[in-house]
Amino acid sequence: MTDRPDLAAMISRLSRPLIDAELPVLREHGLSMWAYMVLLALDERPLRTQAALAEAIGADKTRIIGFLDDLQQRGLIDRTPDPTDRRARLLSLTAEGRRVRDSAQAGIQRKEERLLGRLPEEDRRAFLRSLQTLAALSPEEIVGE
Amino acid sequence: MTDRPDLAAMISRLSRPLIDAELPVLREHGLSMWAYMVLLALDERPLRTQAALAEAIGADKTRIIGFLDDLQQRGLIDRTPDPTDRRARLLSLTAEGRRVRDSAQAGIQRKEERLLGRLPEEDRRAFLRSLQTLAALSPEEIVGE
DNA sequence: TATTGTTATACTCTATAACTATA
DNA sequence: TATAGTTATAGAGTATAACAATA
Repeated sequence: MTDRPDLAAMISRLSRPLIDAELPVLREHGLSMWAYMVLLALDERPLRTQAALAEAIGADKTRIIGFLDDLQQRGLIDRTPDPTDRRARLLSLTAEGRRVRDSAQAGIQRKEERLLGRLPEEDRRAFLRSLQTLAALSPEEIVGE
Repeated sequence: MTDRPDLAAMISRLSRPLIDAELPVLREHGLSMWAYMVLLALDERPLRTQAALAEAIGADKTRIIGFLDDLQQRGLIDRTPDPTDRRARLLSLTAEGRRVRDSAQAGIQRKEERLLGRLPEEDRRAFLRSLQTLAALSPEEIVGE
């Protein structure tokens, strides 16, 4: 095995400052980290239940309720009872929600690009490609078994 | 800008399962995550104060005290008052501490290698190289300014 | 008075469990 | 009875502030 720091150590070490850098950008858009993750998830596809949304962003279903309340009140998401099963809540992004999401994400990725600029172009492409491959795995696949 | 998920999102998404996968390995060695980080930091070089150690691993100085107590009691670290300034505590790894560290790290990296096996050899090398570059930066450098 | 380590307190985040409404 | 959502409670993890020893 090649001598290197632990993968988890390096990634955790990167994670904290990256999140710290995101927060002020999100705050400018009136978003918390969880609210932003909700917008990202709903932008990919509407969901039929809040539990599915929580699962999708790795949160507990009890933890996103307050954020959903707020996002709905501000008109960034739609959240209506499913007519065919009124226990469930149909969730989707509004046009305004998509606008806020796009604006926040642009600001975030601008900062990230500055960091990526430290890498040689080829490494940078392989790095992003690898990250996308690994981050697309399920938690079980990441862990190993 | 190329269309991609946020860097922070991908990295955070990887971080959690990687840490979850580490914990059972650490537990086999009787280590918590903070205790393990202490061993890693002291393996690189002994330190003269606990505050410096806390800083090195991104912890608050008040938070590592219990772990230092335990590691010292188990003979994994030396922790003696500095003769020239008895307020400070000289910190270093014992031989047994290094043994435990090596054993735990071997187990952790074995798991990580299985994950890295999902990447093409060239990407994998560029990925690790990039990670080492970025993780070596200070938090301020990671954030941008 | 300033600094190192420690202890005590408060606060935030998260997880668990109870409750309601629908089915 | 089972499920989706909600609310309430408890616990872990963290940060802040006060304290004791040494300089």
